[in-house]
Amino acid sequence: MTLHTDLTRNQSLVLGALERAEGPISAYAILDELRTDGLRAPLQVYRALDKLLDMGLAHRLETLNAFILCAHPHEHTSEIIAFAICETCRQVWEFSDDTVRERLIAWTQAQDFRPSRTTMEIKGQCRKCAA
Amino acid sequence: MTLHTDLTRNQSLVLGALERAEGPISAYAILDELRTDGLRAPLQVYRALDKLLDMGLAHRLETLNAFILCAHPHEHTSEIIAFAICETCRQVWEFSDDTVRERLIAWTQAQDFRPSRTTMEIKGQCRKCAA
DNA sequence: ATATAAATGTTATAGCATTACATGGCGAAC
DNA sequence: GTTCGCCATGTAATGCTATAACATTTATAT
Ligand SMILES: [Zn+2]
Ligand SMILES: [Zn+2]
Ligand SMILES: [Zn+2]
Ligand SMILES: [Zn+2]
Repeated sequence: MTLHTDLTRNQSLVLGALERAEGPISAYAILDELRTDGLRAPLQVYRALDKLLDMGLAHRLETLNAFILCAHPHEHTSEIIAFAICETCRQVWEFSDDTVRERLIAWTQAQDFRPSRTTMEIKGQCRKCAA
Repeated sequence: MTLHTDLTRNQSLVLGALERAEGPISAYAILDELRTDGLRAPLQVYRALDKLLDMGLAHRLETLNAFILCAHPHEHTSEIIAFAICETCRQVWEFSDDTVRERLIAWTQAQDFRPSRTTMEIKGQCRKCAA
């Protein structure tokens, strides 16, 4: 895990945009946020995002084509993370479950499948929006 | 679940392309396959795919932006399906695990979250490609 | 200082998905 | 049998997401 202060200028800018977003945000939306800071091309955002993902500071939500600040200060590179995504208010909950992790690892080991990255995303409605 | 014979012409064409693919295939690749059959626009493919997904005959792989024929003849609209995707040979294994399903449902119920659709995709290397 | 790796800037392009609108087919209601 | 409503289709245009390719600059190590 890399410290906040290790970030380059572009990485800090993108991280700041993720923090302000308080929810999932697309790379292009991040770019629009940061045009006033001098960013001009999508690649500048995508490159910064790649590093932030590597550092575990942000996550990519595959079903939204969007990115979100990691909800946990701790490291979880070896964890299997799940996201619950409210389709109404777009709020996201990040969690992990050891039993789920064990079962998925059991399946992969039985098949001699070597996992590199796992995506788990539950779309639905949160308590507030379902009421 | 809808029967094979209920399919419209475009839906049958797209299903045929999925069957011939024997693996994940993008909507645009399907379109290219079906140009000789008269299809011309992406929307024709996407509309057919939407129906096939609804019927449970095909699945969308979010991490690949691709689609694949359902591996199981039975219905599993209420199941939570997982996919193991080999990043080398692109082969895909479709499976489900009751314990995983229970744990995810337990989490959502505890949060009063009402799930509508769950995505689980494990990227990695299959037995053959990891050897 | 020099070599090496990492990050950046810029343009262009590739790939994926939907909006909008017009048309056609087919069964139910009348 | 005609009218209506529904579903599928056809077509063009557009929007959104992501990467390739290449040149340049900046940081790091020896
Ligand atoms: Zn996290
Ligand atoms: Zn909500
Ligand atoms: Zn299936
Ligand atoms: Zn393989």
